[in-house]
Amino acid sequence: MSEHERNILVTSALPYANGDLHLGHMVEYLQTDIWVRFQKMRGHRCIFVCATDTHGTPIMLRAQKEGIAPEDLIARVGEVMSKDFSDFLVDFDNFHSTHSQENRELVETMYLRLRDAGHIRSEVIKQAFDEQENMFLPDRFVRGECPRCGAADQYGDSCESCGATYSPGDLKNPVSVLSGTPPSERESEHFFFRLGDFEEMLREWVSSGRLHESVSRKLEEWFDAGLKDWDISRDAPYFGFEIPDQPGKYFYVWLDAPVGYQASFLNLCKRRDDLDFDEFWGRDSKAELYHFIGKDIVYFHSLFWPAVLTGANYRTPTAVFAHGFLTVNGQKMSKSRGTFITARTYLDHLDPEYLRYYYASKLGAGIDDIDLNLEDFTARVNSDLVGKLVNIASRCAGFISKRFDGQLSDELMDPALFAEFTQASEGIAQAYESREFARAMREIMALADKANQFIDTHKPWVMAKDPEQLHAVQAVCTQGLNMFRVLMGFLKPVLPGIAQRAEEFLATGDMNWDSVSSPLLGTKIETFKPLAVRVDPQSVNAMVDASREDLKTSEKTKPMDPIADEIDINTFASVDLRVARIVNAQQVEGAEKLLQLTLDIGGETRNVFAGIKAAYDPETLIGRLTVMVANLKPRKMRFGLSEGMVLAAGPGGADIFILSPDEGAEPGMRIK
RNA sequence: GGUGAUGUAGCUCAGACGGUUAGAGCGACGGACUCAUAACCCGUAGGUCGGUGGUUCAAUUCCACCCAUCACCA
Repeated sequence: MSEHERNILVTSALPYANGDLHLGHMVEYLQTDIWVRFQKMRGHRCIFVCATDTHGTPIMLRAQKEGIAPEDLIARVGEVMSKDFSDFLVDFDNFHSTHSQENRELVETMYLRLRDAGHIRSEVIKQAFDEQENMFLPDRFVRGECPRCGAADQYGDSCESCGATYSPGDLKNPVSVLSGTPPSERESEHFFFRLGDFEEMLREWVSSGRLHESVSRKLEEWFDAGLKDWDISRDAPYFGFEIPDQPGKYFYVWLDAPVGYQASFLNLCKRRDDLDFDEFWGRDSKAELYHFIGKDIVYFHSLFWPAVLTGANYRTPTAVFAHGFLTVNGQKMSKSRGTFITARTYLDHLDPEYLRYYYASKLGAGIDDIDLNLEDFTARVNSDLVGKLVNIASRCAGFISKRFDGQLSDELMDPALFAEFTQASEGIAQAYESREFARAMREIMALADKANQFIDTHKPWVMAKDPEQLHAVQAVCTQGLNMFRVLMGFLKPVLPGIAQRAEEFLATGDMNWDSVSSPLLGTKIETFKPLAVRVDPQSVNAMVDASREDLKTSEKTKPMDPIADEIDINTFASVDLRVARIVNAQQVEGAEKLLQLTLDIGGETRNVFAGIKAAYDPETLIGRLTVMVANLKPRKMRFGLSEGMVLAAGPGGADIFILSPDEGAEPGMRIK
């Protein structure tokens, strides 16, 4: 394989400096890091840059709330993130910040080039304004009733209940999230990027294999709907960069964030003589440029970004790689279930390489979500990494150390089998290259099975009892260790730490992609020490518990719902609460949030629609006891008559908890 | 509401440009072994491939509709 050396610049999406990194974020950084390490192992020049995304209203407000300057907030968050990344063995060539001199200059340059080329226009628009806080409100900062379905407390841009999209002005009874007062509407001049100027260029760019097929299909929507101009300005007060010659107007965070990729790279260029900014970003750059992103920000990276780059006379990305989201135990991460796990909480309990391997074993090139099933995680890491892979070294090392003073044989016992391993190299490399990590892991583990079978067939522990066969024992174990070494080389992008310990154990030096194809013969190895220990399920449980505890402490700081007005005992007694057995629970066709429950309250059964679909699987409800309001006036709903109400607590969505009586309660018993 | 993606053994996932007995790992069960971090090896059981309808000699694979889950709607 004498592939020419490639020049590659890679980015991960910039994490927003307003909170902790969690295991969902890590999917992307680990995916990118594995890919970059693979490229470096292949001998290519591959530069991996990232930065904190630091601008916008949420960061400004959070800093205000903490009583510190936004600069101090983003500096602090940046340091925490940087530590999280390095502890997860994410090896950026540079981790910078969008609030940097480089970024300011690049954004200004970009804007001026776009403006001078006629791609910017201005328009006076109406926007929600908080009179008390004296600032314009982003859509998400206005809440009110959905104009279509009337659902209460919805965001200003879309309704979570019926899915309608609209603008904040359409909401009924809107209030500002900041002050709780109804917003007024004010006019303001905004600047727009004429995206439509780039339609032809974008159509060509999108359809030339730079995006996964499912992503380009999704983008067809935008072209079909017609490309709209993009609002790139925001009014003061805003934490960001002021637009040149437009006092009080700031660049929208989504304009300067991707420029942060360039800024981070430029910052690196200043410190490295071998890198030239224009070689990678110039219009005629021959270098490859890849952005790894989540599927939620495909639009920004595959329409705005290539258009803005083109308009400002830069090159466009070679490809944009979008990945799916993370679920934990099959569901959205949930703080109450303890599955909203921060990067730090994970690191406090478990080895980062286990997550790297687990993600790798599930990642493909597409935008499918991946699931972190914690039981599967434990089983898979223990079985694959410890039981299969490390076991090969572990079961061979003892013989070589004790019987042969660490000396390997001078030749391979089964060169054909070894060749089978090395010949898998290109297929596995191809899988890494195309980000089919799961396929690569499967192939590697299939080889690990072969290695174990080989040892099992030749039974060195039997031969070791016969002095005449000692030579064969050495040969079997030498073969085994060499197969292990090849596999460890293949896994080095995923498991850099374990690979390094294996290099030390085998005394083999720094392995690259090709070097492992030449077997290690006649040399001495070091004493074997466990390269990886098994995942203790207790640690996984402790991590989940700690994630729940994080919630407890954070909730203490939240104001409690105010206690309602005092009532007397008679008022309470007028509510007839009964123990009920859920005899049936099922989905309601066409309902977004409801489950249909059939409740047995002793003498009779009731039909109740409960808004708990996001929180409960109907199967698990059947048979259990709960508490219902039995004398609530029946309510006619779109799906039928609801004859009562099940008692539950919680903020809503997946965080709803229905009540259960203690053991011994019977359906129909009154609660008093 | 619109658009895209996903739905295959208990769990996590492969796969099939339509065609003989639909695969893997884990888990379960049985056996063998004892070199190895109770690891490893051999074997068995497990699926009407989300549902309904259509096209076809033939569909889990193509088409339509429906249901569920995820995402996006600038």
